[in-house]
Amino acid sequence: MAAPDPYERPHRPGGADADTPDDRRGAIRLAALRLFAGQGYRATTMADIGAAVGMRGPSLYKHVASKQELLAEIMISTMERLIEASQEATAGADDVREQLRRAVEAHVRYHARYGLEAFVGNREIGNLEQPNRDRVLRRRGEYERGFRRLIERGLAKGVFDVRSARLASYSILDMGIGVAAWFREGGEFSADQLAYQYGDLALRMVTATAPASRPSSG
Amino acid sequence: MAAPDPYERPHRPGGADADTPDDRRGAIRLAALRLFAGQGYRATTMADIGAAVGMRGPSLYKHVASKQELLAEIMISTMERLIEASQEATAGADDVREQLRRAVEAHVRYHARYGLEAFVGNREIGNLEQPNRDRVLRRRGEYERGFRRLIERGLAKGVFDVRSARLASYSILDMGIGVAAWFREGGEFSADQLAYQYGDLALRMVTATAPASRPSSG
DNA sequence: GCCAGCGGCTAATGATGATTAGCCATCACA
DNA sequence: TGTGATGGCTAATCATCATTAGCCGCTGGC
Repeated sequence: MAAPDPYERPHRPGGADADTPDDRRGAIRLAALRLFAGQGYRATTMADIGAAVGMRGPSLYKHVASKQELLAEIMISTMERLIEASQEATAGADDVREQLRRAVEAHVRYHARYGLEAFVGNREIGNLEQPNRDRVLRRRGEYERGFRRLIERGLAKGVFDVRSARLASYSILDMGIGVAAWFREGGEFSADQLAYQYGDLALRMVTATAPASRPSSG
Repeated sequence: MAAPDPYERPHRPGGADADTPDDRRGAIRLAALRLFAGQGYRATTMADIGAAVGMRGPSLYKHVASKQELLAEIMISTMERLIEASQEATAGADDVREQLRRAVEAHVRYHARYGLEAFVGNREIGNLEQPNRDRVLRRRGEYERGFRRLIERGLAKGVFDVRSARLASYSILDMGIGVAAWFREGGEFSADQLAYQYGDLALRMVTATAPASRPSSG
């Protein structure tokens, strides 16, 4: 309904001049993503995906190796991008509070903007075959650990105050992940507004004393 | 590995004397639950479920009408129980903070104790056929609304302070739901401890001034 | 005007899997 | 001892799909 989605940085080793070949593949990926998100990987047939891009199921094999490959590409690139966004976000900050705020904002913004990917990524891990499943799970573990360590650093400095950094990190991650399930562009909040507010909520959560929340009511 | 699970209150209209009939059905439901949670509804075959209770796939039809019925029973009873637990929890409190604390604790305790059900309930909605799907979604909507109203009440009384009751309620619900994905009995925290700590986190989230968190460090 | 190969199509192929049919042992009980 | 229900089993049935085979038109370079 509303998602131009600039997936995929083009990867043309030879340097093709037209954009048709990658376009087709990108369209298929996008259709697969939407269908996987809407009906689930197993419930989506190659014929469904084909119909979404104007061809028959078997024709898809001229562009992709298998249905599984489509899922793998979606899940792996999603995870990579999430981690990348998080690292970029926290890079320029040395204050722990600021780091957490930025990490949360990136996390939420990601789950708002790439809701479909995130949704599929969270639901279909079990349908990803090895070794990709483990690869994704490992990356995800790293990502979680990053949040936890950030909170632990804050605890060590006395800036944060929670009983368990693990629970706090899980909570923050899960509330962000939840965003993917309901956020739609054009709703009450933009992705950025959402990110900011979730940043507030997260900071409150890990802070014993009142955080500096702007008093403005809008 | 470790879940006796007293599902189902027995419903014997006639008043059978043995427990075998209900037992069998309960065992099947439990096996289905575990398999649905582990591999997903669509990836689970009737043969799988049968094997888990020591019979062949087709024999299951002597006890249940269909695979879909199993899913429906799981999802509907889960939702009912969750709502029930929530209502019982908040019943005896008139302080808004206390109500929220109890609601969150019930929510988290539920997702810790009935993690499999909750997990399946959240992931397999799309595989539930109508009209059950809408029924479950409606119930879930009511449940969410209950939390939101609770927060709005707190806002109105000036006890809580958040920009958006909706976002706060989503956050709280989602962090609790996330518990279902990782909590295991026998880990670092018991379900009750977890519930208590999440209650703290949630209260901090909706409160501008520092909540009364016990100073003890352990 | 030819030809390779790209990208579509239809028709297999081969699994897999829910559900049904029909058979049979057991058992409570008259 | 007979009998009907109960609950299991194997062997269909009938769909649904992913994937493969093999066909063919178009197009771009020659």
